[in-house]
Amino acid sequence: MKLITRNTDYALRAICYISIHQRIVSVAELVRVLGVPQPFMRKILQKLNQQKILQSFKGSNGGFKLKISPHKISIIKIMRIFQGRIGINGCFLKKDICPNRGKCVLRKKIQSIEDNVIRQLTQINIAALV
Amino acid sequence: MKLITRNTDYALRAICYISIHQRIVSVAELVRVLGVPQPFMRKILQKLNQQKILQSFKGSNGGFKLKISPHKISIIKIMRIFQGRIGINGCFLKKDICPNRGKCVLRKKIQSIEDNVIRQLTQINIAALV
DNA sequence: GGTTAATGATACCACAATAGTATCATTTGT
DNA sequence: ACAAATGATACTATTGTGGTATCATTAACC
Repeated sequence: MKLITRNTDYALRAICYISIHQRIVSVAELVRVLGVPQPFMRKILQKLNQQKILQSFKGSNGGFKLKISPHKISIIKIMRIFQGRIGINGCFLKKDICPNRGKCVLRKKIQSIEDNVIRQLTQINIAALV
Repeated sequence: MKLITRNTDYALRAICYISIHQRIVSVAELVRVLGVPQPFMRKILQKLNQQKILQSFKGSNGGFKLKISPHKISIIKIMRIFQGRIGINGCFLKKDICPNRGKCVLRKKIQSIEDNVIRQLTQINIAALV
């Protein structure tokens, strides 16, 4: 089990690199620096462009630069882009078995852990990492 | 993304039920009460038997009962049985790219969150749930 | 002692998420 | 015009999860 996937990990490191250099960075450069497969990196950056985390520039000398402040890019934001909703447990029992979610001790305990994790992942942003 | 899978969830609820009733409980009964597929439940209980969380009794009137105290059964223990090692991120970069793990800020931050989660999951045991 | 009700062991299948790859179209600097 | 870059899209491979199916073994009960 992993909370953070490769997608997210590569994305975070790419954003960090771009954030440090404060200029347009090409996929080729990121691939050289981070050592991840080129087509995969491209796909990741394209998604970050679509989600308006990065801004892309086509053509020769093209590449990507940050579109928003590194302070505004939290880890959870990137995780949600690549991993969808972050949750610990959706309560797998059928509704008629566990009719009252409010009384389920397991669910409550787990929910509080989840809240903690999300709060922490929300606090960490790119500016804090570079 | 989910931190807790169905496997683990069903296992926890089955253990809770057995813990409350303090007697030998058959798969058939658990299936009736929890409403999960019988062969799947069997597989889960067999694993808990192998891991010495439960003790099985074969033959007519057979079933499962707790083998260890509910205080000693933490959520993390069950998660590890069904989901393997619990980690947030194994650091996906190749070793030569990220030679000094000690200096990686991302890794450090994530590690501290992971430690938190594991600490909390370790504290919650079956006795606290029932 | 045979029947029946239970688990043990094991192999198999289905689906979804993750981790990529491949290809062609489009844009832009020189 | 050409080369170097991204955009869009479709495809493939691997793995983890969530099961199912089957036969063997054990033990209570009549």
